[in-house]
Amino acid sequence: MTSDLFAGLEPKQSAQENMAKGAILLRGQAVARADDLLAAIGKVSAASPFRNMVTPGGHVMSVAMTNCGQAGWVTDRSGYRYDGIDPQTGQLLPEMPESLLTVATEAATKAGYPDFRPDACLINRYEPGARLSLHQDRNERDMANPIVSVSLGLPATFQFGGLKRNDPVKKYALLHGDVAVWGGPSRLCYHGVMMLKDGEHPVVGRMRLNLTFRGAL
DNA sequence: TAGTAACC
DNA sequence: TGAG
Repeated sequence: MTSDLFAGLEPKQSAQENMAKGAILLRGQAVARADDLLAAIGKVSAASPFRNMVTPGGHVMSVAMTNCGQAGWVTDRSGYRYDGIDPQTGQLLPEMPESLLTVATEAATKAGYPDFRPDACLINRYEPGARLSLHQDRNERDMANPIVSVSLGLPATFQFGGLKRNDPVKKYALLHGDVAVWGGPSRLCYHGVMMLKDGEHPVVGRMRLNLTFRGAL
C-alpha cells in the first residue's frame, strides 16, 4: 500500500515513496461553491486590495496577496508576521466571510481535523509567471492547527516535500475547486507552487486564486 | 532563502 | 527543451 497522503490524486512524478501522514487532497471539494467564494474574495479585496509584498531579503513577491480574518500574514523588510491591521490601508482586516469559513471547516473535518477554527485566511493571486518557492508555514502560534488550502482558477503544480528543505519533493496538480489539508506530522512540511502556466479559466479567467486558512493566533 | 540566477 |  502507498501512503494515503493526498489520496485520490496521483503524483505527477512516478516515484511512490511514502510521505509524512496527516495530509490529504480533497479533489473538487469546493467546485460547487466556487461562485460564492469568488464573490467573497471580491468583497475582501475591495476593502483590502491585492498587493505584491516584499520579502525580508528585499525581493518583490510574484504572488499578489490579501488577507481576511482576525489576523493576516504579512511580510516586509523586517520579516514575516501576523497582523490584525492591513499595513497598506491602516484599517482592520475585513472579517472572514461565512462562505470561506464554512468551506475551510468542512474540509478540515473531512481531513480529520474537526476542531479547526481558522482565524486567518491568506488569499493569494497568481497570474501567469507567478510562483512561490519552497517554504514552511511556521509563523503560526499553535502548530496543532492544520493548514487548509483551496484552489480556484487555472491549474498549478504543487510541490510537497518533507520537514527538511532538502527532503525529496513530490508534485501534484491542483485544479479548480481542489482543497488540500495538511497537519499533524506534516504540518511543517516544505511546500511551494511552480510557475503558473498561461491559460484561461472559464470561470476565474487568466489567474489562479488560492485561499489558505490558518490558526494564527 | 514565502528569491533569483548560473550552470550543468 | 525542460527538469532538477
